[in-house]
Amino acid sequence: MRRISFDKSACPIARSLDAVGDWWSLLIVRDALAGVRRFGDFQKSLGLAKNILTQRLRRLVELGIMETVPASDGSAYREYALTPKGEGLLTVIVALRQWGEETCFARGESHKSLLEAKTGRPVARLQVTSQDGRPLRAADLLLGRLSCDQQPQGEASDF
Amino acid sequence: MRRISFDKSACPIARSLDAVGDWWSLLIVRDALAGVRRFGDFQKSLGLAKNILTQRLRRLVELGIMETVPASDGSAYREYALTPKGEGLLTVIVALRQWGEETCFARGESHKSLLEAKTGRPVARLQVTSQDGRPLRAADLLLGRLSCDQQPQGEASDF
DNA sequence: CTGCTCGGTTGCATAATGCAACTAGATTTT
DNA sequence: AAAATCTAGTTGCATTATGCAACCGAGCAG
Repeated sequence: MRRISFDKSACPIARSLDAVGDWWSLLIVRDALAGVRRFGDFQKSLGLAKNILTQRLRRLVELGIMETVPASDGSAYREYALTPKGEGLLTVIVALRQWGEETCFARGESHKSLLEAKTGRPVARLQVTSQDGRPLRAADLLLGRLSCDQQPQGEASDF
Repeated sequence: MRRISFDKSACPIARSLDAVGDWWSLLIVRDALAGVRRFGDFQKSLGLAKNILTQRLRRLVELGIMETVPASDGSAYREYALTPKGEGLLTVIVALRQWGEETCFARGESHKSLLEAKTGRPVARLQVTSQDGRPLRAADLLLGRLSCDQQPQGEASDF
């Protein structure tokens, strides 16, 4: 239980985690990216309690990550759809998936991969790079304000 | 509180979240990537209770994300360092940071950015692409097994 | 209009979290 | 070398989030 909230933290990572860093939110977003839209489908897919799902969906809507849309099959029920803000989490989801594929499966244990639908070829590995494409490691980074032409400032990286 | 664990789920995202999807683990990894190594420094930086920090560090060590190393300044204390597996989370951290920078700050509210230390230039935006570099959106993806030359199979994307 | 599904809400038990006080061993101070 | 202090925890207790099951009203299907 977090009593403290990071939504006012100066760190964008902390703010992100404050929004979607709980047990279920990112899995809901994952399902939503995969096309799930109905309350009952989220519940069946995730196996979480309905009251928790209600809370999470409400919060995701409050934060502008999802929105309720009137219908889609003509019925009077509502559906939950990702906003552009929510779709922006695709990168996070893919990063988590690639890390999980590489480190959370035993040898011989198989899993599905993300493929481009059109070609059937796997998606490229995400990588942190400089703007001209050189791969970067944590030690190559530092935090700073991008103000007009000055030296890289900022003490030891702080992310 | 999660009773159920995802560490046996078929979904790599769920497995990743099972490992580092709680409130504090990714923030610990963030600090570790930024060079924090001592128990007390994590505690001061994050402001979390010491018993929780103990649990989290122990878990990260169990999972092979961090390891305890004997010293570094010659003292008899232990330090916590990321393993290669833990360093692999850099992509996830950067993805979260970029999303947070773009969506979790009000207009006019400033924040630091990730810069390449050597040049002071900002890091490239992470993006999901095909292997030849075309940017992909969620709708362009599907899940499947990369078995010998067959059609893109797999029903509606499932991530 | 009757029954069933969908999308919740409510109440209660339980597990995770946070806080404060305490402690053993290492380090520093005197 | 003692005393004081710092480090890295541990323990107990209060609080809060979570999970479960039962319930319920609005849609919808027959």
